[in-house]
Order: sequence, then C-alpha cells, then structure tokens
Amino acid sequence: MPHENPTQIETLSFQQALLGWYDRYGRKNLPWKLETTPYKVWVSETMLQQTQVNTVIPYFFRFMQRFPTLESLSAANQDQVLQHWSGLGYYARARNLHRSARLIADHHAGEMPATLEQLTALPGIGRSTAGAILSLGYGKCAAILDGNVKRILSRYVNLEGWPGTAANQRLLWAISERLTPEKQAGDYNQALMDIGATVCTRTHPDCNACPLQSACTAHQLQCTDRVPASKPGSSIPVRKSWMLILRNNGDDNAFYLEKRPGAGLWGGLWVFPCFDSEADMLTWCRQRRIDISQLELLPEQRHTFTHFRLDYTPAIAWTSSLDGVQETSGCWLKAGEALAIPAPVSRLLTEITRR
DNA sequence: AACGCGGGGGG
DNA sequence: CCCCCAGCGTT
Repeated sequence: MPHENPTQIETLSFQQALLGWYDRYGRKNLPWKLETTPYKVWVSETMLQQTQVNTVIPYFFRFMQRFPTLESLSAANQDQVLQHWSGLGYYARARNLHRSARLIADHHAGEMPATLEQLTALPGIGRSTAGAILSLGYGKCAAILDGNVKRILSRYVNLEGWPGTAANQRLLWAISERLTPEKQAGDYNQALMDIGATVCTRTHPDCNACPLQSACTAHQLQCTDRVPASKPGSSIPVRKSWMLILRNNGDDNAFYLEKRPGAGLWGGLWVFPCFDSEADMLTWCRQRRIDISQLELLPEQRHTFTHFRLDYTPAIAWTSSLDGVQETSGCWLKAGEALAIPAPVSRLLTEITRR
C-alpha cells in the first residue's frame, strides 16, 4: 500500500481536490443541508446509519415536522418517536435518539454538546456520527469514517482485505484523521460522502469524474473493481414462524397486535402474535375460544434480516372478543390508527385490508 | 473481536 | 440469489 503514509504535500493536495470538487458538484440541497443546525445533522446522521439517502429523505421530513426541535423530541414519549421511525429499521437508533434528547435536556441545558467526548458519551452517537455533528453542524475539525469514506480511502491506499477487520478499521481511522483539514472540515467531509455516493460507487465507479483520480492507488493499478474486498461470506440460519392475523367480528378493519419487549428485535414495536409452530398457534387460539375451523392459512412469506431469515406463515382468524385469558400487552388496531409496526406487519395489513 | 440489529436497492 | 448501505451497542 504505497500511500499508507501520505506526505504533507499529498495530504494538502488531497484536501484541495475535495474542497474544489465540493464547490462545484457537492450536494448542497439535501433536506438536512438547508438551514442546517446541529440537531438536524444529528437526526439525519442517525437515520443515515446503514441506510441510503433516498430511503431516509421522506422519513426525515416527517420526523422534523413532528419533532422540529431538540426540546420537542425530549418532550415526546417513546411510542410517538418509534411511530415516526416505523418502517425505517434498526429501531434502537430511535430509542437511543430519544434517550439522548432527554439526557441533553437534563444534563446539557437543552443544548447539543459540541465536543467529541460529550457526544460519544450519548447513546447512539459513536465516533463517526460525532465527527459528522462536529464538522457539519459546528464547523469544527473532526474526522468521519462511514461506508463512503471507507470505500474511498480503501481505494486511495489500495487496502488489502476486508475494511471491517479490526486492523483495517484502525488503519482507516488513522488515515481519515490525518487527511481531515483543520479548516472547512464540514465541506471536506460532505465532499467525501457525496463522492462516495455518486462517483466512487461500489460497482462501476466513475473514475474520470473523480478529483482523486491521479492520486488513487487502486485506479493506477486498475483494481477498483476488487477494492475494497467484500466481507467474507457466511450462511445465515433460517427460522420458521406463524403469524396470527386476528380480526374482529364486530369491526372487520380491527386487527389484534402485541407490543414487543423494549429491547432486541423490533423492540417496542407492535406485531401480530408470533409462534414457533402451528401447534403453538392453535393452542393459543383454543385457550381464547377462537374458532379454529375457519382458520385461513396464507402462503409462506420470507423476510431477511442481517443475521437470519424468517420464513413465516400468516394465518387469519376471527373472534368477537378475547375472553378466557386476560391480555397484558395486546391491543386492537382500528382503521386509521397509527402504531409503530415493522415492515412485514405493515405489508400484511395492507394486503389484507385491500382484498 | 464477534455479534445483534431492518429495510431497501442494485447487480 | 448476492452484497452493501452517512454505524453503534453489547458481549
């Protein structure tokens, strides 16, 4: 890796290339760039963790409309916050954002902290998000290392191996720190992210449009298609599940949902009752005097998470009330009501209601 | 150091 | 089908 330790001249030239590119081609009209504030940067950066810009934009608008200020977010309850995150995934981000808003209200007089130490002490803010808040929100000098920066720097130094290994993470952070300019770190970081998203893409990078072309080792060696190396593959397990879509005889647009525990998968979200086997589901129904004879099984559906695959069979049943067992965490979702629900539940609700 | 955590998009 | 994406917290 020839450029692992860039000289002062190379560093300066790298910075100038990015800042010059940003003036001409940088994305300055993204929603969180307009009348930007540290709070907007924080919310957008949190939504953008492992999530692409186009996916985030509509969620950002809705979220900022409902929680326009840090104070309004800290005053909300968790259900309201999760509801506005519903469908975006990685729901711990929303729970941490909300917790941090309350911590800031209580311990920072309602003002966003502006140091790396204070920011990374808040739940949901790691080193990279803190660097983004400091540079983009406060104009301070701070490095970032997200997926875009990893890819650009990996190609710049022709990194060997997968960027996610501990050793490569350390190396990439060191390079990022060293290259970040003292002044205009915000524009510099925005340029990195914009170039990563639009020029130095994972496949088919547009090297002729890249201001780093002449400095990029991977480009010189014509191996941008093999750098960065992809994550070592590993097969993921498959789980089977049955989801009981319980409808109400008295109101055929009401559906029975249960709230998941506060942490873990879909934490705090509302889902159909889920079972590991069809027998478990039937037992649950019998205990509540639900007529199983007209239970309707739908075709199996598939939902893939990062770490396992869920093959689930939806089953529709009808009841007039849930007697027999007292329910603690259940509710009837009526038409027009909004709750925090994950994507598969949302899809099923739409599918059932439309037919 | 490895794993858990969603959902969507592109190849 | 595959891989990745403006990562972070937990173990």
